[in-house]
Amino acid sequence: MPAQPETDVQPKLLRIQEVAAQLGLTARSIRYYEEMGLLEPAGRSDGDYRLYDSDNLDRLRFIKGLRDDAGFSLAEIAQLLEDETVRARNRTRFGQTHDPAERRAILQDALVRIARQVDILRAKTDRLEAMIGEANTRRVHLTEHLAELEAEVAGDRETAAAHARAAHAAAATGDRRTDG
Amino acid sequence: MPAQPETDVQPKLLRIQEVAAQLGLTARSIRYYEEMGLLEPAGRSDGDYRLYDSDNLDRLRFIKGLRDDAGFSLAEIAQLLEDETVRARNRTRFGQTHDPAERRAILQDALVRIARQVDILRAKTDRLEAMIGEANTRRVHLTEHLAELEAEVAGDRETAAAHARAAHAAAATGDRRTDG
DNA sequence: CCTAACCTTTACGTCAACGTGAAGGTTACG
DNA sequence: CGTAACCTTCACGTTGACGTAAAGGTTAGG
Repeated sequence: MPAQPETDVQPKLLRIQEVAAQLGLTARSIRYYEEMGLLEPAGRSDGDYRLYDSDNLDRLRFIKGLRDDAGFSLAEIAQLLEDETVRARNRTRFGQTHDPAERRAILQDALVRIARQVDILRAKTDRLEAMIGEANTRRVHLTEHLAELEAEVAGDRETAAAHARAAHAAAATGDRRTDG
Repeated sequence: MPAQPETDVQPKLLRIQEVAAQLGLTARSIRYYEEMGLLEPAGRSDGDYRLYDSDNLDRLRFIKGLRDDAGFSLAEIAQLLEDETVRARNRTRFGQTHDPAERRAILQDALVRIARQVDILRAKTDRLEAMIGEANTRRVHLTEHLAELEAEVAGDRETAAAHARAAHAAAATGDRRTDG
């Protein structure tokens, strides 16, 4: 065996600016998230520099996603991350035990937490989808009216019906989950 | 005909507190939205009290929905409402003209605006759905692992495979849009 | 060893989205 | 004709989520 002092691979730790640049955040934000208890850097350098590992990066990506994409507040994100934290801890515990019963318990706990996350996310999407549905309903009505109108302009009953059908079909095509 | 002085039905105007109570907002918020240009009360009383009509209520519901459900900023909401405003104006214009060409133009404009609204909303849901998808992917993996584990616990190879298949099937059932 | 570029903590500044009075006018009720 | 419960317009306070500057320590390169 070569001189490897354990399973100590040390998979590359980044300093705050590198992390910020890579993820499109500011160093300030990252420190702020730490202040708010959303994450802890994997370690510190001799000179007390914050050092981040890939788990930290995952977590930050998660935070940024929730903030930018979903418009969650940091408080809400903290809730979701609590589950995420336990999930990470469970991964460690899972790797350290070989007792099937304990492993089973860990996995089941993880499942519950993920389900909770999905519920929270789904609640938001559902309401958004409802709004989209309303908009689409209006769009369909408008499209129908427009079709009738163009038919009227054309002055021909036969052509009118054809136009109406075509327009209606087009509207239905561009639409997903029209109903709410 | 009875003595009705026009089509002047005056469909009930509410004062700010009644509106606030009905919609779950505060009077302050409603005034603030007005400050920010998100709405104008339908009228004022003799004593300069703000008076709100049902259109105002619709608008406020719209605002509250975007704020609470979607987490949009007032600035973003203003964007969406600009379209909503024009839509309301167009409804009026539409009722006042009988020129088919003008009517057609109004409807087409309305369609464009609704499409824009849907695009904005869809962008948010898409990203949320992506997150849900990730979570579901994790869930499926966990469920698989759990199945293997329970099979192991059972100690029987045959039973193990059966359990794994059953669990896998269950996971796939509860899942929509697993992939991202 | 020196210097530039990074990092640290501390602390005050800022902007959105309101909350919370203050000082006074209005409406409804008895 | 009170008076309590609403309303008005200022105007300042607050909270969340950072920005920004100060005063100093650290790290990497020449």
